[in-house]
Amino acid sequence: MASQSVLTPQDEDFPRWYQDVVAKAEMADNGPVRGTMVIRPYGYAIWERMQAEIDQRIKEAGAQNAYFPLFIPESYFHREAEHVEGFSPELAVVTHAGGEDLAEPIVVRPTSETVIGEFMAKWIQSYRDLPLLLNQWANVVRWELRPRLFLRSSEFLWQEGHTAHATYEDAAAYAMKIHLEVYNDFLEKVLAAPTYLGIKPPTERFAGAINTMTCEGMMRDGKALQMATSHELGQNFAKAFDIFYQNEDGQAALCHTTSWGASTRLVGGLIMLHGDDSGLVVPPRLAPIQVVVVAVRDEPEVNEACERIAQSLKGEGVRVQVDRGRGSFGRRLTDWEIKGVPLRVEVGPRDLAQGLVTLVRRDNAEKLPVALDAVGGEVARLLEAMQSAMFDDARQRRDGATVDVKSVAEAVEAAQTGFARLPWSQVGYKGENELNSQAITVRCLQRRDGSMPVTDTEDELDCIVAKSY
RNA sequence: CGGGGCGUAGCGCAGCUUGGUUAGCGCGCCUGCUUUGGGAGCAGGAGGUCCCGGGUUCGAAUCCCGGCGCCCCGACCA
Repeated sequence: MASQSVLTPQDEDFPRWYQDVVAKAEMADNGPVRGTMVIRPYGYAIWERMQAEIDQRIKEAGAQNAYFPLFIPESYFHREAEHVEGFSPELAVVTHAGGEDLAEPIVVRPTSETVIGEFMAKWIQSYRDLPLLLNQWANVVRWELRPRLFLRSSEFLWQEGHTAHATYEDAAAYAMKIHLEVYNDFLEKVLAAPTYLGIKPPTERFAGAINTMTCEGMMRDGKALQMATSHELGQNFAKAFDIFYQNEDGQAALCHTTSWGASTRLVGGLIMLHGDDSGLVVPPRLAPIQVVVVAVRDEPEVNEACERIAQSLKGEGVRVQVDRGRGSFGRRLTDWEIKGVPLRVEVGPRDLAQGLVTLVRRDNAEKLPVALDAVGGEVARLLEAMQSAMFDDARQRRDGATVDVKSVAEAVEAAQTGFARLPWSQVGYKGENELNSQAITVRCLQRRDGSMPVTDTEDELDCIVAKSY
């Protein structure tokens, strides 16, 4: 009965802890082909919740869902020089199909700018067709040398938005809108993830973009994770794919395009951002199971009470599940803790005799005896309290591990345990190389007040540097 | 692709140095009974190409040669 930890403690070996959580919370398994991932039902349920929240915001931002093919002619990639250069190393290419060698190899999409560009060119005739705002939910393939479940897999799931606009300003504004109203809003409100919003330095830009925006989150081990990005592609892809429109004056003009994405990497981010030594901790608004009603004993009155409580919570829109399975009570609690279910309602004969149940919060393990008729209200209150507490805690951890420094040397020191912030002018080409040689990268550029710059050439920019996933 | 580690039951490992009967242990799984307020107990049971291919030997998980795969740390990336 002596409680021995089920997971490797974070302090002992963080990567090991991560793998333990993924396995024991039944989130995913390695697929048979190196780098591939089997997403198990619980992991997929979390992804579906992310999808639902992000999809809703994308639609509110005016984009429509569509679907483009998995297979892309290889020649498409050669039309944009930087794009092909950036992606060639990780392309999976089909050279043989239908029992024959293919005349032209087919690339399994690593991202869809090229095919979508081709069709944008076809669909856009007039300024009246603009802006064209598309999104697709899809799988993509990027051959990975060093895969990790959710964080880096050779195949992963994501959404990729692709838009075309008449002007640079309109495209830039839309990319920014997505960044703030879709990604940052989702990250803050649902994932309880505080991030640093900024733009990437030129070296870290998306292949073919003129500007890349990022939401950089800090994991519990102090490393950075890019949780979503939004790109201004300028006219690079418009040129490569002839995405023209006719303006009011009847002149042909090149479009300005954007693309933006968030992937199943977010699930990895969720684990490493909020997880603790007892396992995953899922923010209530994200959780596929928000409340688990646990029968302390498998007895009729207890089970009936569980069902009544669950039905009533369900009626109030709470995502709830009853656990009246056999097996030891302690074991079941541990299992729910590893899965990170935000709130537990423990229903036992002793409490029940007094008209009580016990509510337990996953984030701080606080136990609260609550009268049966007050459960609904308390659950709602605690879920909200936990949601904001998780964001506040994460922000405190992030701020506490972000150090202002004045030189690259100091930044290297600070990046061993967290983020370092320093004037971008102190870094430069040479400084960036020095950082990179220490496995540290410039995660983003920000204005002094923390807001997002428009370009990397603005004066007085800070940069945030860190080790990253 | 560089540097380290490891391949033995579903998972985690011992055994290998010094070859020798039926290859073990923990967890998990199955059956039964007792249990159930923080990973339950007892009894019984199922489960193995010892990564693969060669070689040495009377005999190889163990020694030799060659492959393959996985994990961790770097370079690349969402």
